[in-house]
Amino acid sequence: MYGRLMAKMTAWERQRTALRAEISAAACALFVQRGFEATTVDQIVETVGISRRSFFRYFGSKEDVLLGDLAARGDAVARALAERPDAEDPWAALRAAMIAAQPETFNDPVADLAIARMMHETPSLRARLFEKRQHWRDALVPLVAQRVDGPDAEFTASAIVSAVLCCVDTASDAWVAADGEADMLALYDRAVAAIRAG
Amino acid sequence: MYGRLMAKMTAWERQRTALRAEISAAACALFVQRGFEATTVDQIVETVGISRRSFFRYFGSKEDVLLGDLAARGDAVARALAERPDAEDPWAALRAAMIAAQPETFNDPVADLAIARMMHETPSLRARLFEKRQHWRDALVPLVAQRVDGPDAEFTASAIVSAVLCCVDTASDAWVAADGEADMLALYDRAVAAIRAG
DNA sequence: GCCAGCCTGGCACCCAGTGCCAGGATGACA
DNA sequence: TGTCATCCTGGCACTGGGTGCCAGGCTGGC
Repeated sequence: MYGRLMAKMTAWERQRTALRAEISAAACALFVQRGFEATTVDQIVETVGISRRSFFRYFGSKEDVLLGDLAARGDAVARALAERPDAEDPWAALRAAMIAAQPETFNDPVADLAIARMMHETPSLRARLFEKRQHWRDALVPLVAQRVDGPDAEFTASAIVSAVLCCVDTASDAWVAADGEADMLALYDRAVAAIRAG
Repeated sequence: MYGRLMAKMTAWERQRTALRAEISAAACALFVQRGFEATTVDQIVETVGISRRSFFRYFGSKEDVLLGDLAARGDAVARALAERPDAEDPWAALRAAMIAAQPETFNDPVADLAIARMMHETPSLRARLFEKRQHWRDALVPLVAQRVDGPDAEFTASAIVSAVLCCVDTASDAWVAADGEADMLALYDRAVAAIRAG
């Protein structure tokens, strides 16, 4: 079972994690430098010094180098949501859960913006992003449904979760359009206000 | 310019349209029969009797066989939206425009449901679907922005259009989940009500 | 009957992704 | 310390979508 129980990593796991990080760093550098589509897996593998085959053992796809954490982030949001007080309404709970599950690690902001821009401009990346979002939806809908009453709880929850994710996207779009010179949370709140107003 | 002005098609255009329809029909039949991913382009071209190369001249990708009309539909919605009275609020106008631009042609309902289900289950299809939706967004946002006042008109319009499209998706999801035994418009209205309530 | 235009098939590519296999490093255990 | 199972690795071959290019055929106009 690959020792998930032990706090300390085995030598293998440490090496695996390190290599994964190395691949990711090298790939991101190439992506930023030449663009995502113009960078081939062969080029990444060559700079890292591993085989093409091994690359796909660490990342299921080229897109996964950039979007790999997203599935885990979705689960984190779901966990944070479960811990919110029952009295809180869905929108507030979802907002709080997403904030709580935000990753603290901030890399180079310039590279971050470049990567975010890439995600918005590259079709295949956007596509995978939405795929992961679908996973978020599936994880969040049942939890939100518990906070909604009525016979249509599932449907209502589904609509709300989709709308929230959609607002995240709208905010993220605007953030990229503003070259990162904006408060993402404020943009999100404005998006929510825009669709729920009068 | 490929005679878009003349009402009557040239012989070439007629043949082209016919062949395109033939490819589409054959491909859909195979998709429904074996599934989208399990059907290869080679199998499609073999049944139609054309070359692989020609297939990609008629459809930019395998997904385009199913999603080809979507770009045009987006433009149709935009055109319908432009003709709506200025006084109408964005939500009502968008709703009316989408209804007006709905295609009248109904094929075999069984096949329709199968294809809709395929679109929801096949990642690559969903991905392309969202890509086309992005195109809808780009076409609709400026028109909606005219109906919104304030300095944030563009942003507000963007949020609204995204939310509307998101509700379409929620409705479509539910429609597929109900095996097509539901009124899509009613589902859409319920989705909108769900996110704008309270 | 000639010519320009569009379309066709076929070929050679590129690139992402997968299955398979042989071999090397590692840790547990006798 | 030797042995064995485990995990990882590289390499190879293959599939499948998609593209650039080119030679040739059909069409319509002159």
